[in-house]
Amino acid sequence: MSDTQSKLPGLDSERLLTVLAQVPPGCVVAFGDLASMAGYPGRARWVGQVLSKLPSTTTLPWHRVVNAQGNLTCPQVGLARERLTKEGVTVQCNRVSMNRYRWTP
DNA sequence: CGCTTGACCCTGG
DNA sequence: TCCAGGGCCAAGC
Repeated sequence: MSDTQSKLPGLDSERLLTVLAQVPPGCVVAFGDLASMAGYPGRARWVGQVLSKLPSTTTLPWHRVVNAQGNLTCPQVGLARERLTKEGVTVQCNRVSMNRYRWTP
């Protein structure tokens, strides 16, 4: 009840998907930052595992999620690159230059 | 209960 | 700027 933040509710994947849906088009976000925005700092790897379990029919912008190096790390790099380019994100050889999403706490 | 895998992150050379 | 190594965390077998 009132222990909303006292203990971690066992990493809610829905929480992460909610934050991912909050990311506007034309921007990209890193795994670690996305995890922090969801309320789980340091769970970058967990983010990747959740996204890897998402169906191909998902409406979530998983292609806007990149690693801290600005590289596209996903089994559908080609698809992600095309989508990002269409959204206006500058992508060069599986690597984004700018438009990096800036989350202000 | 313990080991391995994975859409990662950070520092140093 | 690019490459390599070590570390962190959770889920699966």
